[in-house]
Amino acid sequence: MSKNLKYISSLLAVDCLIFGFENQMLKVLLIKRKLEPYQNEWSLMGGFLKREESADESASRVLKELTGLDGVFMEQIKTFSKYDRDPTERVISIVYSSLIDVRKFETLLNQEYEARWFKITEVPDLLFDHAEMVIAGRDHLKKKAALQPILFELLAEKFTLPQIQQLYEEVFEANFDKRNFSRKLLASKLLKKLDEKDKSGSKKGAFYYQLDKQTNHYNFNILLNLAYSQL
Amino acid sequence: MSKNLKYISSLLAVDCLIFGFENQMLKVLLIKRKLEPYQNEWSLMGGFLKREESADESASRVLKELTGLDGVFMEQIKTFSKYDRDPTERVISIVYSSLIDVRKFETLLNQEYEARWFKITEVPDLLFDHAEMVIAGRDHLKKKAALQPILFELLAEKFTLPQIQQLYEEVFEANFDKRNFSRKLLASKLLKKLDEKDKSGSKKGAFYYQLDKQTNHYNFNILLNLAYSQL
DNA sequence: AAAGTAAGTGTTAATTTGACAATTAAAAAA
DNA sequence: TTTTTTAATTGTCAAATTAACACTTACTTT
Repeated sequence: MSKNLKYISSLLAVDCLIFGFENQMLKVLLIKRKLEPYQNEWSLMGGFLKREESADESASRVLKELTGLDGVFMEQIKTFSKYDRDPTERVISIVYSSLIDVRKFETLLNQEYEARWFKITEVPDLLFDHAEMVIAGRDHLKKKAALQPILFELLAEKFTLPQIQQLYEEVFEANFDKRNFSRKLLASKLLKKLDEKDKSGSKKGAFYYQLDKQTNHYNFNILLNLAYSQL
Repeated sequence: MSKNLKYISSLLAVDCLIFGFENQMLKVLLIKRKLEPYQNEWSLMGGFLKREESADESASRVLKELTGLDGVFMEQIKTFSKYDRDPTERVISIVYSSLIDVRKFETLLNQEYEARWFKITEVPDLLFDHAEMVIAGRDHLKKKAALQPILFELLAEKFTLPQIQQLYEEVFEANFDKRNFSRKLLASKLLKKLDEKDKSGSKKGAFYYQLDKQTNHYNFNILLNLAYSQL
């Protein structure tokens, strides 16, 4: 294929780092390989690029294949290219990170795969260099979340202040004072308070909020400082 | 090579976005292609991965080939993979960004290439998707520089406050008040004032500073706020 | 000696921060 | 009905940080 034998060609793969937030915990979705070689090893969900497919398209396809989800937030993180990362043959992998609302697909999980959510701190040994991918993705998430209000992608349409704070604490591996946290978050004008309450977490119940799509001119740097010391 | 014809293999390339700061302006180093096809088109400096080479290694090699420089700050930015991005054959390109001190290699430029510095705002039409690469790299530089004191890589060992301010203004496309800027920057404890002055820019002369390698416990988020509104 | 030029420097009012604990709403238990 | 329990909600204040603003200084050139 290549005209020049000095240079090599390679298979192109994508691997998807799928983040979710469930039971107050940041989790990643992993699959167990059913075929040899490397049967029963846990890994990120991945796949090869098809002819005429870009990596973005391929990653979306792979994500949909596993979760049934479309139009999910997804971003390219990093490309892994060590020549022997896959001992079988040369494959480079372009890693994507996606943030999904776990409730949206719980029952849609493709039954061809054995998939499971793992707490981010309890990821098992993974295939090839996939452990590095998890680290890179997590690191990227921190930085992204410090600069942009992206973590809402992990929550349901409606969420409570305690929930979103818990999520930030998980992502940044830090604890925040709830008075200061809510003050800053609400100052962003990003959230709209609803009348309804979530009673599942406490007797008093916590008011639901949702993203206020009206306000585009928000101030998000307020969260940034809060998060900075954890970057 | 691939066992499965549904999937394709591809040549692997790296392209290097080389930033420099010269005459108070942020610039990128581009090369003019000497061979057909696409003769005389400007592009990023690039090359193909060799057997057993990772993209990181390849990018370092390519950078050295052009500039003679070793051990330069370099970071993977993004991978470009549209199937027809190179009409000749399928090639994906892993783009790297490097920050160099232009003074370090002015005379070392490899004569095989016709290379030229372009002001970042005056980049000519580029080969393939290289214009997108420049945009991605610039955006990445902004975000990186807002979180870390990385722009010093673009300056000489010794630099003046007006110089570093000019650099920040170029990168963030903004103007900063010099009193506030220097106060914040110096509060980071990152700089050491030298006795010597740079007389080239003014009659009075401006004191040189250099990075103080003693202090590791700096406070850099001070610059972050300053830059935030430009991200 | 005077003029010109860019570097360097300080103050203040307004805002934001971080540290801190009492009150409230609702359900469950007594 | 009353009391208890649990988690959500809310406010204050001193300290730190910010943004806005203009004059003085050092040196060169005329």
